[in-house]
Amino acid sequence: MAYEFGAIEPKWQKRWEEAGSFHVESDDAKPKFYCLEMFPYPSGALHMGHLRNYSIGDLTARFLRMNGYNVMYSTGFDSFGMPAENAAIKMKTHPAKWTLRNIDHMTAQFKSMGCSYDWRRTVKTCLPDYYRWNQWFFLQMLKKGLAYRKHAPVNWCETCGTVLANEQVIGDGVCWRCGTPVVKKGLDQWFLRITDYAQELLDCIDGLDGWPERVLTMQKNWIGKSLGVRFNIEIALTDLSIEAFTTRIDTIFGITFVAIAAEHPIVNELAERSAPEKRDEILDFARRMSNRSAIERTAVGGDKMGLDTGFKAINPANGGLVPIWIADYILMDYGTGAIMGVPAHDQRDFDFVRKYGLGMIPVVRREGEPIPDPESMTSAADADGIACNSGRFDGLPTPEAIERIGEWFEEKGWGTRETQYRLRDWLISRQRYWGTPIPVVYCDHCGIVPIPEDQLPVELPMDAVIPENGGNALLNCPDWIDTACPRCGARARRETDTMDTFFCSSWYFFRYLSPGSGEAPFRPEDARYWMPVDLYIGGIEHACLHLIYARFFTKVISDLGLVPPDVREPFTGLLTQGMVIKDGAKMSKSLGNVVDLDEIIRKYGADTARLFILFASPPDKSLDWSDKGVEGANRFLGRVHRLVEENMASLLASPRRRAAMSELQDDGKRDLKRLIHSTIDRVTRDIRDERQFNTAVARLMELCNGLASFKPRDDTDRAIHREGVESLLLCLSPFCPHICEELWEMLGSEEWLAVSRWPEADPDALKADCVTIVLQINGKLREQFRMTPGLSREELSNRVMAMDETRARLEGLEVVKIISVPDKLVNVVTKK
RNA sequence: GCCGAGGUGGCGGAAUGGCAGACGCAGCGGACUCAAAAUCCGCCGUGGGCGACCACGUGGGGGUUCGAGUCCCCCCCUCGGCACCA
Repeated sequence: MAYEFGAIEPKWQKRWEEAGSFHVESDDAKPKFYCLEMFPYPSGALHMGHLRNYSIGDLTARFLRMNGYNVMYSTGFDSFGMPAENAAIKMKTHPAKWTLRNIDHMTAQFKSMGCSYDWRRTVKTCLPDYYRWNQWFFLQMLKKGLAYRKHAPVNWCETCGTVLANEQVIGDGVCWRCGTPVVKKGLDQWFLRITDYAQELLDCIDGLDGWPERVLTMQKNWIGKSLGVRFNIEIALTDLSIEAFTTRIDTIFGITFVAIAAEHPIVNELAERSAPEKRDEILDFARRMSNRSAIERTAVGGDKMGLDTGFKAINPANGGLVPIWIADYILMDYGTGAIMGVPAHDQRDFDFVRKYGLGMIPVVRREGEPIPDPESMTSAADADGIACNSGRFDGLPTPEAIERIGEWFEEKGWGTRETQYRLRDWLISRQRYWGTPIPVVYCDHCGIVPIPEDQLPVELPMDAVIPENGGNALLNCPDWIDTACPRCGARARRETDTMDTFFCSSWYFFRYLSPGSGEAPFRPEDARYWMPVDLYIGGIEHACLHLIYARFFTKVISDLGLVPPDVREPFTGLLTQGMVIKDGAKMSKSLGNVVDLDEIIRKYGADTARLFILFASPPDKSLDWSDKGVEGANRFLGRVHRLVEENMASLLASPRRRAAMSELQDDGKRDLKRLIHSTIDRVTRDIRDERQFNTAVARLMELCNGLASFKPRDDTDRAIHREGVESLLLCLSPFCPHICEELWEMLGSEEWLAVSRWPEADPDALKADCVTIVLQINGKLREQFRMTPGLSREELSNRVMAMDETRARLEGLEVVKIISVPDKLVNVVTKK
């Protein structure tokens, strides 16, 4: 009987499901482990990236279950978002219909992979039963002042017809989903005050030992903390002033101009105070600059554009007058939107000044060197040095000058030292239909009024028709928009913006813990038992998106008192899996190098697919898909199948009592027993400690090869052989659960592998009977000897030096030194 | 420019400072077969030698060490992230 994966796999999937083998409940008697995977967006079908993600997750869950852990393991669907709307237009259907059909298909795919989820805990974020809690969280944040609405220059994607969060503008200023260059628009939008948590998000990074270093650095860069001084600059001959921020207050005496962003509110004030012609010039320039796309604006080293406003600023440090310019390289949404221009010590200011012929004053010199001549400078001197041209601060090294001038500014009341972050508040409103409605109304009398909690959910109207031009379908639902104000009862208008889908994915892992909970998003006692997530598996592309949002949400949830105060971080461990590559490129429909999961499973089975993807590469590195490699994995499973089938009679006839190592005399028996236990030992460590699944598979292949070439001759042989086969099946089962269950059953075992105990390596069987000792002469390998292990340094070198081969090798050479490493080698150093 | 991860056979990849290339893929040779597929056995870094063996070999150049893919310094290349952030 050949290896019939097509029959075996559905058989076991059905059995596990019917028996509820993977249902899990809190149990204080067992250690818990929360294994979490990034849940998929229901785009239509699982792809190879999913196969990799979920193979790693299922392996981990099964392995830990077998090791006595109570394992939380579920999945769900992140099912709101743009693609559903686009598909709805294209296929002339409704986003809900399209989404739910995809979910059905993908659920079947999950099952065909053999994933050991507790399906009772699954979530679909597009259903009211889930998104009502998005609304509930939003209201809590609104109450705490963490959610707010403001007018701001925001990122707008024309193709998606909506605004985007800062984190969703990627690369050189394009939309994360469709790649369209993003433009800035001034709009009223909803934000979450994630910046309130900037410092804590940064501080907690040090405690995230289980995260890859690179994700932590990416997050640190993203949060981007800098210490500096915010200070006031008065505008001469007016009652106006501007605030500026700098990290280099030590260069304050080097200011030769002040620059402000085109969107800075002061621009209008200055324009109004100008002569009509100048006014038009200023307003026109400001408008032109702010209408440019993010790509144009942020091109590094791009030509800087500026306009002199004609006004003068007063340098607080020395009373000097400098011109005020509008400059395109000043960003309104960082710092204060205005800077002090110090061209001698800032490259951007340097470039600007060289273009527009403004002056330059060096105020820092290199130690031991004279003050540089501005004329001969070819670039800004931004390195630390010694203050000069700076009055009484002359002679101070840069760090000290920063400190002293900062103190001086605070004493004089000119400014305050403060911390700036690159991180911006999270813009969560989207001008889209397929998302969670933001639960507020606009009332002419009461203003913005939150929907009372007992009226949640605010359901998305299902009869909306998605406009062909891609606009927000909610705008075409007058019956839905038109409502009564919950406060005064007058006619009011519903908010038609919906929430960013990243809102949904920021807390779904809490919902798994309390499926169906109607009173709260989750039950605190469930979170107390299960949180935090012990291992989170997913792609690195979420390093500065979902993984920051989820950390923020967890801190908010903790501050709301829904989890114990010590749970400040959601994910203790993080495994960022590498991409799946084919023919040198990421799999994509446009390149036509996509491999279909259903087809792979039909042709080779899920066990083969899982085995290949776990074997081909370590989990965090990118993986080359190879059709030949898949066949190799399939071939290996065929060998395992034959190993059991062809030895069935002998395996069934073997005595149930296992022989201890000490009872075995014969070398063949001892070697096999040692192979079995060293395999168990290595595989256990590879999975548990190193997460090197590829080498674990290699070890299992070696064991299989060893078992296949072993021919049992007596009962002791048969017992060892059976022990080996059982160990192989136990250790292989988290990788390839179906075939292992099948063969395990054929061996007459009563308990399923899914609920069996992981084997333990017998320390007695790990000890070697003899070791290979290498003779090196001057570090080069010359001879090998078999010797008993555990010899002392002296004993080992004496024995090796006494060997005939050694003496022959050393003839005519003068021995200078002998290095002896027990159980390893002897290195003889000779004179040339 | 800054930060991070890498660079090992034809390929994917192994190697607590101690036998480089485990395991697999591809390839070559053989067995079985009328034949093919499947399967099984053997070979498989480069150069030299009939051979036991010898020399060279982990991006390049130095260094530490009895001994370096592994540690230190300099350089080159690839990939990823951030970047007019004051």
